Amino acid sequence: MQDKREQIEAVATAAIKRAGIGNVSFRTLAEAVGVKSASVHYHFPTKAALALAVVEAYAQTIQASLDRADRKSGSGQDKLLAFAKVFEDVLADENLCLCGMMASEVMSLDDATRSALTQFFRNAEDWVAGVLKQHSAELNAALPPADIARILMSGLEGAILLDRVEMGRARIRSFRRFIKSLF
Amino acid sequence: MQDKREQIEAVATAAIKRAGIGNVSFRTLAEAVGVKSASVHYHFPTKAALALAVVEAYAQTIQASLDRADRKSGSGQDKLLAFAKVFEDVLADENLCLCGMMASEVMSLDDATRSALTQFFRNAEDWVAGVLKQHSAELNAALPPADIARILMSGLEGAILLDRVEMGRARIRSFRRFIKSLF
DNA sequence: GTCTATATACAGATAGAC
DNA sequence: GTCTATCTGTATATAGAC
Repeated sequence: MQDKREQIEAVATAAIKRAGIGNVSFRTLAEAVGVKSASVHYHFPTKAALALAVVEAYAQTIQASLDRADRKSGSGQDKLLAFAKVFEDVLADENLCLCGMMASEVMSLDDATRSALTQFFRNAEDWVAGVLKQHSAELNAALPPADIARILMSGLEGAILLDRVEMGRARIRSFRRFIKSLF
Repeated sequence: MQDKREQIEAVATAAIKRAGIGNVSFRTLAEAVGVKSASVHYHFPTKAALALAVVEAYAQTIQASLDRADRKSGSGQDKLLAFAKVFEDVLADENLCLCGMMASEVMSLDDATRSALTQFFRNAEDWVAGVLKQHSAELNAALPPADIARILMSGLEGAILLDRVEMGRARIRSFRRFIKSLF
């Protein structure tokens, strides 16, 4: 059995991916892990504290996935397809990327959480740009790595956002073909 | 002075673009137009009715913009840049596209509104694919029109979503360069 | 068409006992 | 660390007067 704090964090992460932090309450989290809402407040004093903790943990998880994909030493195309798969996978449960979801709620977030989101997207884009530079010999693209990185990161976020509405996969698949067309 | 119903619709549209329908209340709408919340309920019985009305009105507005861009008879590139500009413009006030925002809240929407969102995105993609086919002679792209259309529509939604977090324009600009690289 | 008043539910947060 | 109890604010929605 996990630490209670970690349990709350895990349940919160799942709920936010699905419905956003605005639709997650201390009460529902409490029920899900078998305590009362006051106990959730013991672990996360405010909603802002919860939001920040959840984003930081998620950022670490994704970064670890990307680092693993990088060390697997495939082609540049394989690595970018692995990047796409990281975000495609969240869609399997009708979820969004946690950071994409929270980006839509940014007006109700505090500065620390907003900064963590900014960093998350930049790190992911830096990872993509790094792969493109490392495999530039294989590349056959008209645009510089920084542009392709931004197109891929924001494009995949938009693709899962729109594909979820109709429970399809058309847009994420188009982005997979886009990646293949780069090489 | 507008019809009161139209006033409410306009205020609701602006508020939803910024914060989402989950953060818009009948009370705040009522205050903004100078009535009481019960009067808002007279025009829009439920929140679901309001959501649907707002999406349908927005879809009409955007469709009208695209039709105007189409009739202006420029190059294919000009038309796609006009398409990008439609979505870039909402970002000016730290807003999102109304349908992109509501896509993030789709789990709390009813079926009719969800269908209206699906239709909105498909119509926009059809418009882009139509432009690409019409100007295929100018085109220099590796991917078929349907893929490019989906990449552009979902990509622009993701670009404004992420750019708003850091109050920048980097991603939307990358998509503009992407459009130019297609011709 | 708009109002007052209200029903009902839920939110985040805290005090203080155990 | 968790509980009970509570404060305070807000939400959607409706009944019925004007």
